Amino acid sequence: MGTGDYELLWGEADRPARGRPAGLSRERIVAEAVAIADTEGLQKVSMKHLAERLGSGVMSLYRHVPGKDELVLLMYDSLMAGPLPLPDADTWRETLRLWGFGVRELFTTHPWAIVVGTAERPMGPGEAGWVDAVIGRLTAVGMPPELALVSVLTVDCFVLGAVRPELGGGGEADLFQFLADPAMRARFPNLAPLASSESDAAMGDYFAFGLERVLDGLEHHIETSA
Amino acid sequence: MGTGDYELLWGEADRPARGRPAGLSRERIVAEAVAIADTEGLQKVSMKHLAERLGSGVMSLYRHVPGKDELVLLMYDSLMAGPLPLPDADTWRETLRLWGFGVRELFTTHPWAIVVGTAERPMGPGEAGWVDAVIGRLTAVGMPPELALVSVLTVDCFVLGAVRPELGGGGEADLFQFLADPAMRARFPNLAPLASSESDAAMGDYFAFGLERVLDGLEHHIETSA
DNA sequence: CGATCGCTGCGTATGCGATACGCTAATTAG
DNA sequence: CTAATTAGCGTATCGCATACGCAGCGATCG
Repeated sequence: MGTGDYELLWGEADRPARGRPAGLSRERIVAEAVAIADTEGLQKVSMKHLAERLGSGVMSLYRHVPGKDELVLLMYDSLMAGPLPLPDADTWRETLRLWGFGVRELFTTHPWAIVVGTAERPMGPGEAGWVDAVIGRLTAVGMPPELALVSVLTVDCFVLGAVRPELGGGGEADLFQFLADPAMRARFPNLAPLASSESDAAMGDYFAFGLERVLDGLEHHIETSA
Repeated sequence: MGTGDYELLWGEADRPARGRPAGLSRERIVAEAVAIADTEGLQKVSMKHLAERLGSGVMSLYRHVPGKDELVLLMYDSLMAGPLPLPDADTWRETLRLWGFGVRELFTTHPWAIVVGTAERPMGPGEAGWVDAVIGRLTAVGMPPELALVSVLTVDCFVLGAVRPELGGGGEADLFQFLADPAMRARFPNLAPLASSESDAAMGDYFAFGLERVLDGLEHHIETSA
């Protein structure tokens, strides 16, 4: 997944006037690929499996997408082609909070997108639309555009980094399960006391905690620099 | 890369007293794989290419690592088997700041690790050692353990999310290059003014800015809850 | 109204990557 | 020296992405 052209993301496909009409479409292919990734994982998205789901031949897909790498980019951007997951709010802080939770929900629903989003990739129109819209909301409630951009980026960075560990199901408990071994508790003395169940309970709302800290930081910056 | 056993990460390999001595070793294999990933990208790490680099047969590798997925996990954890990239500091804030910059440098040097780190995976001994050490430093300067853990996680989340966009080389400029098209500036009116060169200069220190906001947020939390 | 063109659907072939199996080689314990 | 034990690795298999070329279908043109 290099930093190639991938102008396909931005290309407008105007329907050709001649020739046999298409049974497949880029939209159908991408939608089905997303469905597979959601239910079976990104690794199960193969051109073969995808073609079977669509009732078509494998090579037919290549009439509509250049290759698998590009397909994955299209899948990712298609997530952001939908409506903005952000209710109206009266303050920049509430806007960013809702944005953070909205983005978290998106990535929780589509865990495969975390890996894609973290890889080096070009920006597609869907994502650009969302960023544009969020910045519009923030400036509408009085935030300067430059600050709005870095604020959105900061929140996004936190959310993207924070969502992944939540997916294990059991919060941090699973990650630290090696601490069940006494030898390991001796080897990592600072981690050992944190493996208790009450610490685990504190972890429960870790996402909300971290997000509020980020928002606190932005608020502090606004107050001091004003 | 499921959430399998992968106990190989924690297994102690004691040298067998009998049999033919090993020419290869897990360490050499993992180190060479990291070298390939650093210079040619993670996608170029194939068992075949790796074996050629090591001057061995492909199947020989399987005597030392169970499979490629596990190899990637070992590669990732090997990054954290080295010395902690964290100088001593007198305050929790300076400790976390240095930690943030240290982690950023690590992922900048090994970009492939961002994708691995963001995927669902078990924690290895190297990573556990680092987290343990950082928490030790933070508690040493007076931070409560529970808060230290969530603080480290918050900083890590931000760093992991923030490093990726920096790797394009030209900061945000590359990501937003579609704004060169006037039609796109019209389509994304809130993004358009941010594509100017001066906004881009402001982006230059985005990482430092965002990190300070996160630290501000933690500081605010500590002051208000004390 | 039929020939032709432009496009889509897709079977086949190719090549690469991961890896199971089993043979061979190198040591050392007895 | 012989048996036990472990490393190195050639070969075969299987899944997957994808290049190539042919065949079918509608619309346009003579």
